Order: sequence, then structure tokens, then C-alpha cells
Amino acid sequence: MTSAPNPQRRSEKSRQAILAAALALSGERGYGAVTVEAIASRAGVSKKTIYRWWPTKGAVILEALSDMAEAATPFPDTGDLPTDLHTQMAAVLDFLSSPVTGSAYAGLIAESQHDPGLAEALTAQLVGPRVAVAKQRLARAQQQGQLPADADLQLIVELLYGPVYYRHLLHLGPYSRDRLRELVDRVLDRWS
Amino acid sequence: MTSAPNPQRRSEKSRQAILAAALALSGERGYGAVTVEAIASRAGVSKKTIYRWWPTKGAVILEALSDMAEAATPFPDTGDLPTDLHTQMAAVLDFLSSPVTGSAYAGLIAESQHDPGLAEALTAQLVGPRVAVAKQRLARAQQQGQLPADADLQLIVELLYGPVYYRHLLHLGPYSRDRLRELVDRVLDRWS
Amino acid sequence: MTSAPNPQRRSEKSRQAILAAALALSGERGYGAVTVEAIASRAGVSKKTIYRWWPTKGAVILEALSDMAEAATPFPDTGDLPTDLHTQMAAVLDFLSSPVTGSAYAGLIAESQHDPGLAEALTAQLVGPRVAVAKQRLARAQQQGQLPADADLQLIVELLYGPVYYRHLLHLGPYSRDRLRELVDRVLDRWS
Amino acid sequence: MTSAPNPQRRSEKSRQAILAAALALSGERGYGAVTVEAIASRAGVSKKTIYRWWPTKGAVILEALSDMAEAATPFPDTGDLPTDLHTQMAAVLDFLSSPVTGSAYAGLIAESQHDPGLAEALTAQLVGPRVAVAKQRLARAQQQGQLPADADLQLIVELLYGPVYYRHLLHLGPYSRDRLRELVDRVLDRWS
DNA sequence: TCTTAATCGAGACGGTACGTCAGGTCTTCAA
DNA sequence: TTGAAGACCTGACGTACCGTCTCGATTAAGA
Repeated sequence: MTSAPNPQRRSEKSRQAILAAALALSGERGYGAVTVEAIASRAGVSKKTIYRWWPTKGAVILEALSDMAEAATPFPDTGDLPTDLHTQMAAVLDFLSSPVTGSAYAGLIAESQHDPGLAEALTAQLVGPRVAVAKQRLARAQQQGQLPADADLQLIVELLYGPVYYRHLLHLGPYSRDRLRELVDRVLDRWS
Repeated sequence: MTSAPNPQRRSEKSRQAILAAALALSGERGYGAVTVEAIASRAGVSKKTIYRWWPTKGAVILEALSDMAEAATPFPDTGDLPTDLHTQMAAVLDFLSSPVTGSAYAGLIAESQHDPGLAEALTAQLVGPRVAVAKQRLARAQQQGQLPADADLQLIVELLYGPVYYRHLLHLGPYSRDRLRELVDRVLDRWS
Repeated sequence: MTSAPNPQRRSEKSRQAILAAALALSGERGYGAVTVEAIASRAGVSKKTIYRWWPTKGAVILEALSDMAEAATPFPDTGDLPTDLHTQMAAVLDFLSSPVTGSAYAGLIAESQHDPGLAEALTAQLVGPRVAVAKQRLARAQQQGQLPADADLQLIVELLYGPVYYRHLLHLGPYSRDRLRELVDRVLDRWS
Repeated sequence: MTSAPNPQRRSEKSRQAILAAALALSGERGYGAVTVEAIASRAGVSKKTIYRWWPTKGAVILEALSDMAEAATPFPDTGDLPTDLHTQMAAVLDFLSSPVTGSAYAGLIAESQHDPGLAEALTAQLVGPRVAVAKQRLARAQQQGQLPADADLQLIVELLYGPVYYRHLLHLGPYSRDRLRELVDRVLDRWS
């Protein structure tokens, strides 16, 4: 997706400016305002430079979000499984609700509906890794006997994240911290 | 959304042609090919006629899907709660997976990310009603003692539909009928 | 041009309103604002009614101008040829320069460049009759010996009106009364 | 009118194609067929490119005609004033009557009736220069004593060109070469 | 240190679709 | 049976972005 013809001479300054401009536009004026031309103009960069390094404006947004997500809290392991899950999901919720990243992420999911390549990159770079660490945490809990050996980890993950994304993408409003805790407890209930 | 200034003399023939053309385009060439110009051309209708009755191509698609959904199976009540839920959710799943309605529905959710008016209409006309009948079925089960009196029906609904939408919108592949049954059983298990 | 399919039941009130609206629009907002829709709206009349009686907006304007021109001063005969010519030409000049009729007339000539039917009607109904009376006046002067028997009356008319239209249509500003008098004298001078 | 924001990198090939397409359309199917879309389509050019360099289709036609007119015969000076005038006016007449330029020029004058900017550009670029050289020729004749010192050159020009435009724009048919000669002789008669 | 080749900004280019406007035809309903 | 109202198809308008492309100017290698 973010293939680079020859990354040696790539201008890091331009790259930063482009990613920042894309996020800023999305945050300030909505994902609809994110346009290659608008990004170029705001970043003080030519369109050619963007197309040289990214195939799509979606790829730009994805890279911007990936950069941010990497910096965000990794999955904690305090020994208390429900609390750890709640901590991590709260981070995801903040990501979805933040004025900066929220519309960008929602727009990205939206755009991935018509762009298979973007869809793949999105799961590979943004969603997949986070799901993977969640599963790892659950597997560890399973090894420690906090979850039955035959617990279906994939289903647990879907029961946890599904409702969060569902509410967000259908504009039903985000979960409160308390409600999120309730969700986690209820899902783990019969497994723990 | 789909407000009509003066629907008295509206041409029903044109309306049908437009909705059919929109769905057909989406099914055959993807949501990206759904364009006001393309709809007009295929429906043998002028763009003006579309803009007269719908504010957005999204509103056209929404109306087309609403028309279809109304005709689809209503929520059954056989007395067997898990089976009834499974039946209804399978209908939703088919709606999401069908080559005809699938890309249209996904595209609609996508577009609603940048269009608040469309988002509202989407929940009001398409999602809301179906969630409402699901809740009614659950409430009836509750009255009959199949669910505890303090069960959180809203949470149940989200645990059921959340994963389905989640998998669909993040392109993780649809549930099989068996897997769907497992999901229903697992969720209800928590309140038995 | 202004043919009437069935003039029996034609509403004189509507006719007046339409002609007045057309002239008013042209005078107030320029010929470009003269639109069948605008005329209909301002005259409180349906488009159909206009199309029933006139083939073109140009025909409407033409009829409006013809009505006015008929009411204007006929060609005088005081015995003094240069003065009579000057009087008549001043009337034409006023017609061209008036805020009410000016842009309408210019627009009509303009439109006649792409509409042969309108062009024919324009000369037949508006220009032709006025040229004819001018020629009649010149012929009378010729009979009375004020012009040589072999004077080319057609050429005289063209030398008189040509410059007036030329200046007007090429936006060189209208003649002053004095300058107009000079023109008449100079032209007649050639045949004295 | 035909101002260029930054003409350095303007594509001369596109410019030529656009001007040629505009003239061809006007010649083949009349000025009414001259449409920005039709020009773009025939010239193999995007509409944006036309709008980038010209404000109006009229401006395109004007530039096309200016290019042609520049290439046409300059005002001759054989020493014989009437003949020189006749030569030059015959060129104008051909311009007006040619199937290629005729309808374009007439349409241009027509359009200038509702477009003040175009009107100005028309006189500045097309009409003005040609009138100026005519006046220069007359002034030279005046210095050589072929015309009286107090001859009104402006009026002479109007008496010469006025009738030509008058007949053309009111669709009275063009002058024959002989008739044109007659006109010139008659106008110069009392001044020479 | 100096070349030299890729990258940079700028923005013109051929396109597609947008949403609007006017033209001219046709249907419905009240008078 | 007319006329006001206005829906309808057509086609052009002028604009916004798309993704590609040439320009010089800059810049960071490798010679």
C-alpha cells in the first residue's frame, strides 16, 4: 500500500507535513474535506509528491493513524484480565471518539468499503495488530486458568469489539466507561 | 431526508426506475459506480428529477433498501427465542452479503460517515425499526420468564448485532449459519 | 412568427401581462434575464400559455416592440426633407437608446443571428415598415424635385441608418442630436 | 478578456485546437452549436482548460477571429484612395460573408449585446484596429490634399462601414463588389 | 568537492461527476 | 375548454477533484 519507489531520498519533512495536514483536515472539516489537493495545498507540497509515495488519500490517512496508534498505549498485563481488557478497549474508544482521529478512522473504514486494497491494508496495519495482542492477552489468561481451555477466543474478541464498532459506525453514541466495564464483565461472565 | 415538496403529482414510474437503477448499479459495478448521472442515464430519467425528490444519491439508495427491507421477513415468534433470533439475524446477514443489497448497504453506512443527515435517516428508517422489533421479541420472552426481569435488552441486542456488523465492515468475512447460531446461544447463555 | 393556433379564446389580459413582463425584464435586468420561465413567473402565467401563442421568447419581445413602435410617431412631412429625416431618425435613436426598449431591440437583433425565422419576422414587422415610410418620404421629395430623379433611394436610406445601427451594435455610443443632423446634411449633400 | 494568469507553460497545441474547433463548429453548424462542451469535445480538451484561459465562449471565438484577421490583408496604399478603401472593405465583406468566419463574427456581435466585457474586447481587438488603419489611410490622403483639411474622418468611416454592417446584421444580403464601389465613390464624392 | 540524478514545488492537462438552470413538452386540476 | 401549476427529459453551464504529466530548482548521494 505505502510502497516507496526509492525511499532513500524521500523527504521526511514533506512526509510529516502531509500526514499532519491530512489528519488536521479530517479533524477540522470532516473526512469529506480530505482531498489530495487540499492536503497538498495545506502541507505546502505538490500533488505529485503525494502520489509518488501513496496510492490513495486513504493510504495517507491510514499511515497517519498507524503512526499515532503505534505511539498509543500497548496492551497492559496487570494480571487482572477484565481490567486489562477494559483499559485497552477504552483506548480504542478514545481513538474512535477523538475529534482528531475519530472522523479519520470512520472515514477510512468507509472508504475501505469500495477499495479492496485499502481494506486489506487497514486490517493488516491498524486493526489486525491490536486484535492480535488482545488475543495474546486472552491466551495468557487461558494458560493461567482464568479462562476455560476450550474458550473461543475469536468469539470473545468479536463480542467485545463488535458492539463498540457497531455503536460507533451507526452513530448510536459511544459507550461510557461504566457501560464499557459492564460489557466486559458480561462477556467474560460465563467464561471466567 | 427523502422529503417531497408536493408529492401529489410525483411520477411513480420514475421513482421505481430510479430505485431499481441505483440498486442495479451498486450490485453490478459496486457502490463507487453509483452516480447521480449513471442512475439518471440507466433509469431514463433526468438528473433534475432525482434532485427534485432526493437530496443525495445516498438518500436514493436508502429508499431503495428501505423498500426492500419492508418486504423482507418480519420478526418471527415461534415461541423458541434462540431460533427466532437466529432466523432474524440470518435475514440481516443475507441482506449484508447479498450481491444486490450488500455493497449498497455497506456503501450507505460508509457515506453516512460524512453526511449527518443521511446517518440520521439511516438509523431512523433502516436500522432502528429492525432493532425495535428485536427488542420487542426479547421483551416478550422476558415477560414469559425466558429472560430474567433485570436483563439489559439493549446490551443483548448490541452483543448480537455488533459482531455481525463488525465482521462485515472490517471485511473479516460473514458468519456461517452455524457460527451465527453459536453466537446467539453464547449471548443468551449469559442471561439464563 | 407570432402565429396564433386559435385566437378566439385568447386571453387579452394574459397577452398584455406577458408582453409587459418581457419588456420590463429586459429593461431592468438586461436581455439575458429574459427567459420564458422568468416571463411566465413575472406575468403570473404558465409557460404553456406562452408557448401556445409564441414560438420563441424572441417572438414575444418582437411583438412587444411592434406594439410600442406602432404607437410611436409616424413619419412626418413638413415639407422640409432634412428636418423630417432628422425627426424620424431621432425617434429610432431614442428607441435604440431607451432603457426600456434599447436592450430588448439589441437583444432581438442579436438573437436573430441564430434564428432565421425570427430574422425574417424582425425585418418584416419592425424594420421593413419603417424603412418603407422613409423611402416613401424620399420618393415624394424626389417628385417635388428636391432630389435628382436618378437618386438611389435605397443607398440613401442605408447611408442614413447604417451608421446609426453600426455605432449602436458595436457599442460606440449613440449619436447626439447635433451629430445626427450633421449626418443627415452630409448625406443629402451628396445628391443636391 | 483573454488574460492569462501565467502563460509560460500554456499548451500551444491545446490553444490551437480550441480555436480551430470553435471556428469549425460555428462554420459547420452555426453559432448556436458553439458550446464550451462541444468545443472541448471536438478539440480533445477538457472544459477546465478552456475556462482556465478564456472567461467565455465568446472570448474564444474572438481570439480565433483575431488570429485570422491579423493574417488577413493589411490596408493597402496604392495612392488611389477609392480603390484602397474598396479593397479593404471588400476584405471586411468577405470576412462577414465567409461560411467560416461569418456566423462566428455575427454571433460575436450578438453575444456582445449582453456581455459588456466581451463588447469592449471586441472593439478593442477586432474592430478598433481595423478602423484605426482606415483612418490612417484617410489622414494620409488628407495630407496629400486628396481630402479637404476639415473633412470629418470619423464620419467618413461610419458612412463607409455603417451600411455594410447594417445590411449584414439585419439580413438584407451583402453588397456586391460593384455596389460596394458605388458606395465608396458616393461617400467620397463631395469630399474629394 | 563536484557532479548528477532523483525529488521537490508548482500547476497545466484530459477527464468524470457534481449540482443548477433554462428550454420545450406534457399532464392534472380548478374555474 | 382554457389556463395556472409544475413535473418531466434534455443538454449546457461552470466548478471541484481526480490522477498524470512536464517544468526548473533543490538537494543529497556517489565519484
